[in-house]
Amino acid sequence: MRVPTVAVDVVLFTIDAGALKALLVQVRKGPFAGRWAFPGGLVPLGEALEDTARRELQEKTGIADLYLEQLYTFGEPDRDPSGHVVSVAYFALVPAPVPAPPDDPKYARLEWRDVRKLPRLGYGHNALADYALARLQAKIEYSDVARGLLPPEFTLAELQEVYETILGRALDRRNFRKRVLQRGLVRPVKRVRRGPHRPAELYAFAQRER
Amino acid sequence: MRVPTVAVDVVLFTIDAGALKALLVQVRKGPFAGRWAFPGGLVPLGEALEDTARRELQEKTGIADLYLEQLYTFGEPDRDPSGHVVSVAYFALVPAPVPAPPDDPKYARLEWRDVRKLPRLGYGHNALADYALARLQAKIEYSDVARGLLPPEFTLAELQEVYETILGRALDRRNFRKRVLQRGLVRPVKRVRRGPHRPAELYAFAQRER
DNA sequence: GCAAAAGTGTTGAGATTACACCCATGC
DNA sequence: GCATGGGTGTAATCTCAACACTTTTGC
Repeated sequence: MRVPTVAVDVVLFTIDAGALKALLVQVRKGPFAGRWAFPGGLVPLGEALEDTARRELQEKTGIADLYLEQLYTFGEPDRDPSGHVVSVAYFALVPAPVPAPPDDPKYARLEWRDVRKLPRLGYGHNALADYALARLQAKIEYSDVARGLLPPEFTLAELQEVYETILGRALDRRNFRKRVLQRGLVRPVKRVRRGPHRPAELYAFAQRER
Repeated sequence: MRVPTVAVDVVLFTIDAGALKALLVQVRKGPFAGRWAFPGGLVPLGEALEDTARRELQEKTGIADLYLEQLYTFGEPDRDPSGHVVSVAYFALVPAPVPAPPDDPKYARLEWRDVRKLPRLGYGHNALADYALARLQAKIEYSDVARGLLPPEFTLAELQEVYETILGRALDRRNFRKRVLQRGLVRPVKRVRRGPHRPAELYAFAQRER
C-alpha cells in the first residue's frame, strides 16, 4: 500500500435513561481485538465521506435518519497499528428511544455506553469521545442540535432534560423556558401531553436554524 | 487506484497593506490549469497530515513557523476531476511583513490576494475560502489567534487594525482596549514604539491561551 | 503651535442570574 | 384532598455599545 487509507469513525450519541450514551462496537481483529471503539469503516473509492458514515451506521444499527456532522480528521500514521489510516471523525445524534442493537453473533457486538464512564477504547478513541462531547456541549448553547436528540414534538421539561444531561448540570426552569422561547428556538404546537399529572404543552423546533 | 487519495490544502492568511490576504498558487495541470487555488499536496504514506501541510508551505514559501489549524475535510468524489481525492483543509496564519514569494519559473506562480476579492478558484476552493474566513472571524472573538498575525510586540492600534481587517468593520477604540486588557489577552511590555507622533505603548500576548 | 496618533470614563440598554409560589391533573 | 410535575414574574447584577476630549510627540 503506497498511500494512506481513508476511514470514517462515528460517535453516535443518544439520550437514554437520563444519561448521554454513545454507541460502541467491539473490535474483532488486530491488536485492539476485544476492546471497544466507535463504529467506522473504510471509505471506498467514489463514495462521499458522509455517505460512508451514514451507510456504516445504517448497516450496524438500522438507523437511517440522523443528524450527522463532521468533527475532526486524525491522520497520525501510528494511530492504527495495521497501517496509516486517515480517519475522518463524525458525530451523530439519534432521538431516544433508540432501537435495541441486534445481538446477532454474525456481527460485532454493539453497546450503548454512558459517555462519562467509557472504558479504555481502541484506536485512541477516548480522545475522540472528549472532542465530540466538547463540540456537542458548545453547539447546544447556540444552535438547535438538540433537535437531533428529540422526537418532533416534546415538552419543555424534556428539552430541558436534554440540555442538563449534555451540560452535566442543573438549569433553572424559568430561565430556561424564557431563553428557548425568546430565542425562537421552539414554538408551541397547541397540543398537550397527558400523563399522571398536569398536562404539559407540546413544542416543536422552529423552522429556520440559526 | 482502488482507494481515495488523501491531500491537504492550506489557506494561508496574512495581513498586508490593511487587507486580509491569502496565498494562491497557479494550477499547472489538469482541467483547472491556469486557475488559481490554495496550495496543497498529496499526503505520503507515513506522514502526519499537519506535517504535510507545514512541509508544503515550507517548500513553496520558505515560511517555517506559522499557526496551523485544521478546518474541514472535503471528500466528495467528484470535486477533483482527476480522481477521488479526500482533501483535509487547514488554515494558517503568518505575521506581516511576509517575504515576497519567489518568482522562480521552475515553480508554480504564487500570489497574495485579497480574500474578499478572490477570482473563481480551481477545485471549488472558493467554498474553502469562505469557510476559513468564517472560522477566523469566529475564533478571533474568543481566542488569541491574532497572535499568528502579529510580531511578538505590537501596539494596541496594530492589534485593533488586525481585528478590524478580519471582521471587516470599525471597532470603538476605547471599548477595544478595555476588552483585550481585562480579558487578559495582552500585557504591556513597558516599552514604546517611537514614530512621527506620540509614542505608543508596546504589548505582547499573555502566556496562557484561553 | 499645529498636525496626527495615543490614551482615557461614564452612561444606558439589554441580557443573565437568582429565587418561590400557584395550577392542573390523576388517583 | 393530596401528590406530582407544569407553569409563571421580578429585582439585582453584569456585559456591551455608544460617545468626545486631552495628551504627547515630531516637525
